[in-house]
Amino acid sequence: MSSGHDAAFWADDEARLLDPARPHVVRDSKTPSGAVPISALRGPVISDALVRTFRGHGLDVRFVYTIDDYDPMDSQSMRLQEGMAEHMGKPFFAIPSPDPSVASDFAEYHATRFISLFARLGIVPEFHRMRDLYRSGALDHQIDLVLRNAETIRAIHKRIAHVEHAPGWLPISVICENCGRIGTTLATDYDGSTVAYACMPAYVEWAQGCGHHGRMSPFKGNSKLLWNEQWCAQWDHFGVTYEEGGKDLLTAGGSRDRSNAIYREVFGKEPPLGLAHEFFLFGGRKMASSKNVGAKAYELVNIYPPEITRFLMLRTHPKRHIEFDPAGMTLPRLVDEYDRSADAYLGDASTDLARTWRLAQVSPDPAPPPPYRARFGTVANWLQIPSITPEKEAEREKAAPLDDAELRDLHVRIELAKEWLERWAPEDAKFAVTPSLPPAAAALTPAQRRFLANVGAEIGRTADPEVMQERLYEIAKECGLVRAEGGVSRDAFAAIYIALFGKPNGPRAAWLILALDPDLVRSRFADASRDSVKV
RNA sequence: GGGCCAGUAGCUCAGCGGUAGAGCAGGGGACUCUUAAUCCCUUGGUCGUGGGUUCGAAUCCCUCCUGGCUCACCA
Repeated sequence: MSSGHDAAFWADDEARLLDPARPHVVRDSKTPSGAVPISALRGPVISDALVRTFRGHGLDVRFVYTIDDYDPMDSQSMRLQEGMAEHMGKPFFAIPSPDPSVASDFAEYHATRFISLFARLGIVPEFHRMRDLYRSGALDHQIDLVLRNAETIRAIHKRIAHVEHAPGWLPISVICENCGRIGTTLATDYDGSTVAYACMPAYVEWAQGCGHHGRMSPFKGNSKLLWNEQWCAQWDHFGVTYEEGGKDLLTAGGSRDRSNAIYREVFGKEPPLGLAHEFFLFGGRKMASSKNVGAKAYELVNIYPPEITRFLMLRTHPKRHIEFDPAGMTLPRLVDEYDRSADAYLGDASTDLARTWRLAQVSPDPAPPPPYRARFGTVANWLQIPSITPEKEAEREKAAPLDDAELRDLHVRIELAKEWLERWAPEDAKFAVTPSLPPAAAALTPAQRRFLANVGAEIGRTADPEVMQERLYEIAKECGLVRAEGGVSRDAFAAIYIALFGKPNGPRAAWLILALDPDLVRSRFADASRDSVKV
């Protein structure tokens, strides 16, 4: 169909692994422990792209997303935060909300935020909170199964991951009736309806248990399964058939291996398929030393338009790592490449790049891209010339009025370009009039100096940039700044930019000159036109 | 110690069995109202190393080197 090769698009490869004769469930999950950094979006975006692709292949697919709000608070960074130390080891649902007006507890506060973030990115799975699953008893059957097979599971942990738990260990954490912690309890001795437990002061490094012990039912929300076993319970409960994941989990002897073995041996089922994606490294290794970056990873998701974020995550094959540094020319290049993918879509929609554009859209069934799009770098230039109205410039460039979609697109780019200029643009992408005559002006030729003197004299005679631009050409010719073929040499315009910026290029000259303070331009050009310029 | 990924033009990467590609950067030119706009042309690589398979390998297999990440506590 497409050009030449039939090297398949990665998402199609995954789709072909699934049996078209049966329904499928794709699962992903997140712990609501804090703001979502951009690097954490690779998984959800890939999962969503896969779900869309599977559906495109005609598969019957449910997309389930669990919110792991029964997990214990174990983050070291949190521990240092004021008021947080006492909550270490408690489940996230039991920790106070940072803002009670937004959500009732810590987990719900962060869950609400990432749910709306996902929605903005076009990721709209079925969300399920672990608190609902546990408290309703929906997972009680699986808890019982796990507890009855605790010895088998213990052997699997030892065999696959070389982790040896003490005899009698049970793969659950109960919530301590005394202090409410879940990360500090050790459960033993399942009798079919209750377990013995102790809330231990030194069970984990990151939290201190209260020392209480007793017996209680592990059901109806009194306990949570440990990570690997909880994973199996969810696969079983939802009938999960596909789950991709980061390579931290899918590594040999890692978490997924353990869960797979438990699922086969204890649950008697075949675990889901799923590729392992490489990591998204934010800022590379030099991140720590570059403080001028000016944006945290979790800020980027609010700054970048959703389709750019999706494109960033999807344009690289999931098995390859992405080293992303938002500084410098990264963003203009990213947007340029995004535009190329849009053009690819307008051409042959079956190419990989075109498929990527489609999957990068917020809507699963998007309208085609507007044929006219202002280039990002050009928009950034427009923004730096006060006299220019980007909408008008865009119309001029398109040579026709912009339609609604084009106008929306332009406004997105304007906002993004503003952020870029402020935070990341390299110096030579910015135009700023130097406070005094730049040293580079010393190299101006006599003809260029005459040109500047004459242009300076022209300032104030017209306010019309079109007229001024005409005059610039005439003056350049009068000063002999012409090429052998007769056209005006670029040395003429270079003289203007050198006098103002110290570099040989810049935005359209007449518009620039008229946008600046006339006195400043006059005196600057007068300075530059003098022969004896000190170096 | 285990696992994964990468090493192809200055940069970012695509190609994954059939005489080396793209974008950007660089160079040249066109546009006799324009630049960092737009358009055209163009320089540039013995595809990390050493073996092997093959009529033929950047592409498959093995070795090694370099860089990056990750697991082995918890989730």
